[in-house]
Amino acid sequence: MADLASPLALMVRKLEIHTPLQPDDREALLSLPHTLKTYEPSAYLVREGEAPEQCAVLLSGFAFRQKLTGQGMRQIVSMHIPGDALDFQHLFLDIADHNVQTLTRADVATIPRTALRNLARSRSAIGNAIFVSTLVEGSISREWVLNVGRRDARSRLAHLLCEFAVRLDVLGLAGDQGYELPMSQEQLADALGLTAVHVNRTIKSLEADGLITRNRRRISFPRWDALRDLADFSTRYLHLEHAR
Amino acid sequence: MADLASPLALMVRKLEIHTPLQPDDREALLSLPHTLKTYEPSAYLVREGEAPEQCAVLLSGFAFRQKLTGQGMRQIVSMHIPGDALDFQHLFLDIADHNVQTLTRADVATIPRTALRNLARSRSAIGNAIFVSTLVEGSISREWVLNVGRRDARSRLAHLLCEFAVRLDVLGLAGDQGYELPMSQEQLADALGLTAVHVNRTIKSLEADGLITRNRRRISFPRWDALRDLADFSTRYLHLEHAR
DNA sequence: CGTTTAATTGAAAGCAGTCAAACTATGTGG
DNA sequence: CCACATAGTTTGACTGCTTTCAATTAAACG
Repeated sequence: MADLASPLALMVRKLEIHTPLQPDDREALLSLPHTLKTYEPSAYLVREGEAPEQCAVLLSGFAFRQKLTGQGMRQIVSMHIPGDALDFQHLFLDIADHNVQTLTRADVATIPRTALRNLARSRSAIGNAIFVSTLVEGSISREWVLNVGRRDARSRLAHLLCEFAVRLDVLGLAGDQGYELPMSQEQLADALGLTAVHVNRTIKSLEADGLITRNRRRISFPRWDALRDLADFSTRYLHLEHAR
Repeated sequence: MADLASPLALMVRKLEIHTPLQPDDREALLSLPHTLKTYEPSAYLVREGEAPEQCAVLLSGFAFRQKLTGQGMRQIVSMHIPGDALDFQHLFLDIADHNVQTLTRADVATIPRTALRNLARSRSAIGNAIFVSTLVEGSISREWVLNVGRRDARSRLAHLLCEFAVRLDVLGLAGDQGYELPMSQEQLADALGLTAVHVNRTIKSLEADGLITRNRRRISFPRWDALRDLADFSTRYLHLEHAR
């Protein structure tokens, strides 16, 4: 399809999962001015305290949002996959309240904040789509509070794996054979509020129970239903009711 | 001031903390159709899985958002104070992904979803204000993930107390002598990802260190700076840069 | 007052953290 | 192709924060 010609096509497709767009809206998004850049793993895209003038969109690779405590402990507060916009926040908030980093090498499109903001204002369907996308991120964040606050290590890890699997699958980025989990065990620990050592033990425990299989960082799910049950995972909070 | 004549005045004031509004926008908000109702403590305002047709605004009293695990453990994912709108989510998402409950007896104004949505669409300043308000809630949610994921019980509790104090103070609802904390220790536990027993011990530990003083549920802060330091608390994530 | 709910305390158990070391994979330069 | 460096994974032993279970005390309520 012609859409795939534009680097922003995946972002548009992702927005349309929650909010259908008319062809002219789609066109307007696809023809937003933008520059392309490839970042190395762990590169900072946004730093807490700064005032981003650009809106970064992830085209390939993975990224995450992260906050640090005063003593330097890190908490990853969300994960991002290709197609995710990483800066919708900063269309309307000036100062970044968290850091955004690449997880892997990543291709990123950078859109001037004002161009996107004007588009959101002039075309209400686009404004809606951006708003809804932000709301879904908020819902995911609430689920993370629940996950970190009330589930034990096994369920917590299983939940993260399920979320990742479903989010990738919705965009057709997960194979039938599971997916390549791009996170080190230390990064998993920071996302789960655990230590790397305990993540290691927890992974091996899931593996021992036959709930996951690993080969390098490729993970597959021989007993998806059992993993979903252990994770206490439901897709409701992802708001996929209009997907497909 | 005349504004205070409308029950929605506090909500408007709260929106204006982040987004200044013109008089006509303010008028439009204040004259939104709405009904008033008083709820008892623990009353459900929104239930997960339902499709709210109304937008609830808290006029007096307190409320919280909450999710349950499959095994019935509860996690409070956000706290709400007078002036907070509890349903901006549902202007654009159909299905509720969490529960909303009153904490105390509370006066609530209920605005038809469509009326508010139309206003948000027709007046871009109001749409902005609602968006920004949602973004700030997202920021608070990220801070909660950090709080629950990476701080120990003492800092975690201290952080919650600091957040509450500042949010109340911004609206002029906290006295110099601290404030009436409307939560039971069990509710605190559910907000912090701890057990009620441990919350009790942690409160007493802060008290023993002279960081807080209690009288019934009234809490005051004789050594605010020390508490803030222990809590690792900064107001940045509340995005109050335009307040006052 | 009697009843119920919330707060408090003690003792014991457990999940996860800490510390330290060994092992594996990957990559680089000679 | 091997020696070496680096980053990530794995394992063991021990510690400790938080939970669990149970019982007591205090406060709130009709």
